Amino acid sequence: MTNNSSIAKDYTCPGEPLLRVIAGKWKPQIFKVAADGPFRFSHLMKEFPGANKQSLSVALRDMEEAGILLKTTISEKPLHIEYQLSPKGVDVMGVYKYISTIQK
Amino acid sequence: MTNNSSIAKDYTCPGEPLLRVIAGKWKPQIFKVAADGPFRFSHLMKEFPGANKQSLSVALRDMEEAGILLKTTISEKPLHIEYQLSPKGVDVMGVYKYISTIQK
DNA sequence: TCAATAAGTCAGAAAAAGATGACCAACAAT
DNA sequence: ATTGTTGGTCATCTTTTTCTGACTTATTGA
Repeated sequence: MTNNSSIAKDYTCPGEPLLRVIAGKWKPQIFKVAADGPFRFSHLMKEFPGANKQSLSVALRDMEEAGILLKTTISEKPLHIEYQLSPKGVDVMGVYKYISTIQK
Repeated sequence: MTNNSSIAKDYTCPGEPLLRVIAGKWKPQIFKVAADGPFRFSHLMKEFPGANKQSLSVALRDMEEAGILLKTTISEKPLHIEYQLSPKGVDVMGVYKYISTIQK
């Protein structure tokens, strides 16, 4: 007997929260920008005319909270804020690369 | 000059559609069931009491349309329908494995 | 004939995600 | 003092996703 009523099988997926973050709208695009190096909020606005501030702002916060992006205030003039991939973000890049290799 | 106004950078992510399918609700859980072998609709209903028919039905259709799951009508009695991972589905399993290795 | 099982669909409601336009605070330049 | 830039937030609306409960169709067993 492989089933016991007191032992339930675990169907949780440890990667699911991160997966949902990186699959959200504008996330892969932002990721691609980040892969080229540090960038600013205003740069995203220029690159993605179809996106609105709110959505980009929320996307950046999600990614920062997931530990994928690092946010830094640059004290040089003009004072500005820079986002860049964290080491974890570099790992996540592998997910995009991997999934892109799967045939249609 | 690295920028030319007539050449826009491409920020599309080829894996995005598939990524959105496998990140959807109940998808990782269904995937985990599928990884154990062929299964039926009614089995999912028993395993996931928190899910509703509609959501599971839509999830199965999405995954079938994405080429991740194969649907087969089994002519044995009682007549029933079986879902199982396709070869592409096995590839997708690598995405879940990969993302699960990334530290919090 | 009546009830049960298997695998759903359908209309509608609720919740979550995304979009819009107005607004704001810090700082710099005129 | 006013204007421009950078990097947002806020309230509100729309769209998409998910959930709920009732209903359906085919087959089978009593």
